[in-house]
Amino acid sequence: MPELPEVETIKRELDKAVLGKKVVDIIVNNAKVIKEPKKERFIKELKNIAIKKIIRKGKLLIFELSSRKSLTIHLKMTGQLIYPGDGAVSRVSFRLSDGKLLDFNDRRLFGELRIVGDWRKLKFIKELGPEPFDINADKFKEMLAQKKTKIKVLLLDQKFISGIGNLYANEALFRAEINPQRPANSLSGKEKELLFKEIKNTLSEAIKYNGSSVDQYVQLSGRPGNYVKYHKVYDRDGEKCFHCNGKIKRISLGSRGTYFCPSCQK
DNA sequence: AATGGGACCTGCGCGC
DNA sequence: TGCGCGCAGGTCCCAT
Repeated sequence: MPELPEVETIKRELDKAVLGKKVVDIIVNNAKVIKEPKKERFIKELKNIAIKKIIRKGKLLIFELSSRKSLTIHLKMTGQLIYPGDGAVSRVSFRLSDGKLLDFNDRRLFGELRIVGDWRKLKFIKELGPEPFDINADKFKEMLAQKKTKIKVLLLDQKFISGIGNLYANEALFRAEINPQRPANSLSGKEKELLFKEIKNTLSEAIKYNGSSVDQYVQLSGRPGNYVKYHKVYDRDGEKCFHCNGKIKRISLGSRGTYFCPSCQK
């Protein structure tokens, strides 16, 4: 479940660890994660190519290459990037010019690796909504105005706003004291402003603590992220609300686990 | 057009 | 102890 803070954490570590290095070999243990081009071509396109720049867009990582093409990596739910890696459970490993491995691990094989010409032309990128840090409160309010969708479902829609996933959507709504089932356009101006502020606060704090290690997420170094201890509602079904001592409830919204405090979040 | 649910996968934790 | 089942959730896809 890497979301914006987790992917950003990895991005920053990649900048220090692999930027400027060359890929000298590619070891493919499971070609399923290679979406384009086909395995042989994928390997050829990367061999002896340097990593010039690393970019994050929403939850997508982009390696701009010396060949003018780009390698894009989406971790989806259980993807990991590990450096230096040992190749033990990797789906694809990249041997770099420093002799070390950059491992792409992915237990559930939902992750996606691609080599593309101009990454800006990817459908996923073209349709991606703005990140919370790229807009202001007025813009956010305007975006919500016409939307009848449940606010939590809307926050998860990457075409609407990018970077937020299930965990931080739950946390931000709790902090803003907004019931996740509310139609987006039913929020008052004040509520929209508060929600926008809490989304940014939640994401910034999570970045500060290097992300949340629930399930499979670890940093590039393999160390866990430390934000889980600050979670207020996520995965706390039946436990006490830190605010009112009531019980945290779990419901399903958009067929996703949704945690909230029915008495605090109106 | 917007919404809801299933599919893609694996492995963990639970109940029997 | 061992087995089957539900569930985890990012994104796409299809049906309504």
